Amino acid sequence: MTFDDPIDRGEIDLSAVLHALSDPQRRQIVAELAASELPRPCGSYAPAITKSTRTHHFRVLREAGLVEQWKEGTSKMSRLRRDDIDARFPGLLDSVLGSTPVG
Amino acid sequence: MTFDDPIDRGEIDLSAVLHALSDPQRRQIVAELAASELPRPCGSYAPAITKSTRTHHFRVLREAGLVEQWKEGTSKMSRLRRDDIDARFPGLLDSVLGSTPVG
DNA sequence: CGGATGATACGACGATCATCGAACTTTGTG
DNA sequence: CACAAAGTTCGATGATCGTCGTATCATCCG
Repeated sequence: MTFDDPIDRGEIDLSAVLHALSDPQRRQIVAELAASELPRPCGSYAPAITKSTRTHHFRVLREAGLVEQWKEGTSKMSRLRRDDIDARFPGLLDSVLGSTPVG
Repeated sequence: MTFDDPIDRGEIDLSAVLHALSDPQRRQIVAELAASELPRPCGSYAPAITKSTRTHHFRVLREAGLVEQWKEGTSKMSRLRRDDIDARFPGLLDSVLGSTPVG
């Protein structure tokens, strides 16, 4: 179970996306993800929370289709699926990320 | 508690808005609200769910700042605060409502 | 006044959530 | 091999959620 393959673009569910983005920690992660062009390991995001909580948040983001992940050495890299989200829900990510900083 | 006055435009919280919109029933209500220009009583929305559940959903929408309500006789009218939401989170409502019908 | 109508308040229920710590796995490095 | 580093898994906990039924309140109309 809980495989790492990203879900199809067409199957990205709006409810899941909105729910994923409704959490400030996850929105923070998405914002950092969107800002940094180069992939970074999971551990470099949202340093205020525990490892297990971070794992949980990344799973929510991944299962919602917002993020794609792959392993690289001992680290796990993440990439914001901005193209897919933009294609499926045009303007959504821009408006969420463009709002007052983590407002 | 639980007063009916709408919250200030500047205090509309993105987390609350996204959470409110993450529920399909509430998104359905918002979509109907956005479609019908004339105010309609609460009871005319989302007929599939119970009265108490509908009251609950309208409270979530109101406390998130998405909806304004006022009494009119025995009915309670609702209005989508599109101007305020658009001002605070430009493009958000459009992108959510513009997605595949209640997708 | 007495119904009828539209909506809220009040539990209550099962489900999900965010968070944590401790144990474990995987990978790289000495 | 042994150790360290990065993530995951596995409960557990307290909070919140969506839904419901019933009781209650407010308002209108006869």
